[in-house]
Amino acid sequence: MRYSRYFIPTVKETPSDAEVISHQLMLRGGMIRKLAAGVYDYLPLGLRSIRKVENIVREEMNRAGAIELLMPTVQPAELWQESGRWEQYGKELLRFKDRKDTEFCLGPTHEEVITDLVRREVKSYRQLPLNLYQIQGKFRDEIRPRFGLMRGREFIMKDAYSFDVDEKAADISYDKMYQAYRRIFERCGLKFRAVEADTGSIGGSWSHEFMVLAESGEDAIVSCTACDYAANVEKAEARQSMVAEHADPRELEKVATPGKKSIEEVAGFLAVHESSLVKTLVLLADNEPVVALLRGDHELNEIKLKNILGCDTLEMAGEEVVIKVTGAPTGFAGPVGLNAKIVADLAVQGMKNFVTGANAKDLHYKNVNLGRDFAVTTFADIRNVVLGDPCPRCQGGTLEMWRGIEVGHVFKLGTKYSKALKATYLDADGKEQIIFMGCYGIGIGRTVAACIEQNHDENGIIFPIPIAPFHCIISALNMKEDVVREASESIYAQLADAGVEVLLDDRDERPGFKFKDADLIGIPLRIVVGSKNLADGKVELKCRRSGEVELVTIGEAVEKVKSAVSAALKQGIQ
RNA sequence: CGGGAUGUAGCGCAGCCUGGUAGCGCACCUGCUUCGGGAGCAGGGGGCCGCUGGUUCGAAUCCAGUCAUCCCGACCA
Repeated sequence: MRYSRYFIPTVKETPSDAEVISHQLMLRGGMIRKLAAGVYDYLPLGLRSIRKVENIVREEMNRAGAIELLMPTVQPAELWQESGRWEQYGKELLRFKDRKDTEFCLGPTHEEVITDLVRREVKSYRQLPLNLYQIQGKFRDEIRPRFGLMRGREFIMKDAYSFDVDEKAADISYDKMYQAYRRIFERCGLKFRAVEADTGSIGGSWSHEFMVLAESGEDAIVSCTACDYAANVEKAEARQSMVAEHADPRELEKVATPGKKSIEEVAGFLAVHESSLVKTLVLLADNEPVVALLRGDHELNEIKLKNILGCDTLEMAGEEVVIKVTGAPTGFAGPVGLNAKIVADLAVQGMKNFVTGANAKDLHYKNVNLGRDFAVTTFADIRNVVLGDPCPRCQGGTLEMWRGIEVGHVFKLGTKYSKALKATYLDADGKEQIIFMGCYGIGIGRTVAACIEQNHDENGIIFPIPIAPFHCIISALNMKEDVVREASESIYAQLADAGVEVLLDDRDERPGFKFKDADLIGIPLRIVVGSKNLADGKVELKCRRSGEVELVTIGEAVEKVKSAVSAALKQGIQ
């Protein structure tokens, strides 16, 4: 490709509405342009990287036995009504009507459509297992799209759906996808972790997220220092504390705490550690008040609590509800004398003589004790794990924390959709059975963005070869000089013939300008052709990542580029 | 949806408080010079100052509404 005839509108200045580095660099590098909030044009350079990821995904999905198809973006409401998600999904589902007033939505995911297809076409156990996937545009009307391709409303996703005769077979399908995902992200050259995750609104019984490690990641994840346990903080299990305090219960005591509402204020005022307090949170679960108890220095994990309560909605109660439930303004709630469902975190179980609110303005209790002073409905793990917590799976390991960008998610769905949509098959005995499903997503655009988050410097993007838009750029310093032009064209032809994706910067621009653009768009290898070095029969070969420069002959440059590219592309394929 | 902010040339911004015929840098076009890390000089083109209404002799500027975008939060995969 000749740069002068191609379309790479780079910009020097950082657009003001881009916050994270990948968004800034993709805009500056002419990879994407915004059309509306969370909706982007993919320009040629951006599209090339997207296609690279798609192709890796495609190859690995095919290798794992999945079969590609393509489903529509527009989906009829009736399918969603049948699964129950028309009501459940909320505003994120973009709905509209056609001219006949029939309701439709733009597909945010395709469980309904694929299950509908399979229930109509699959009748026998002989047709299973089956795994179908597509790479396609999705639309989710996110409340707050941000960070460019990282959280757009329209985005490209690979979604696969597996269908099996029973749970055991479904587990095999799940494991195949899990392994395929590992290969995919390895081939993309990403540093990532597979973590246990909550299933959220997709539902199902088990899931793993694939997280690209990056400071700017929206998710907090933990991993064990000793074993291979890793989980999203939303899901990470806290192990019940071994240490129970053995202090004798002291007498309950009411103390004045004027204006001291937060845990920090109360602990400071009473000169005790925050861990000696129990925080009392009032929430509404499906609009019924529920009280959650946590050690003062711990945080509530709403997802865990929601799962334990089995409710559809869970939110922090407003001031009015707090007053109604506790009889006091916020900041003075406590479990003593409360008439409500109380869920206490496991860490509260071993505590003795702790401080809580007294359900009266400006008053707290000291020396509160479980059982004697109040009763708990349920003990459960409802807190967020913290750095240094013991690993829930092994002895001796502790938890470390990271930030990650979710680029893939695999779900074991079970029969949630197949039951709702009556997707069944006849087994060998002629008996009707429900199909077991799994679903598996990869955010294609997000993977490219995550890659940039992980691979950049002050000059721009540093693409790994497997997903770089071009492998090599030839910076021809002055195409008007015959020697430069001829050498550049020769290298260009040799590399292109060898299957290297090469961009020839033949523009009538100054050298500095070309170097800046080459760095910005992150082409991994650069050959600089200038008349000075050509006089010695040499060109300059530079590695974008290491900055390493070598002066070599044209023949050597071509060979080195060829072998570097083929080595990088082979990695992870064996 | 709650809080905060911003809409002025393709991009980045100033002007607004204190109303008086719209400016800077980059980019773009022409010419000359330059040519190994985003060149210099000279000349030039480009604006419904987000939109609608109001106040005023006069509005980019003041007021009201509206739309859009961004940030924080809640929400969500």
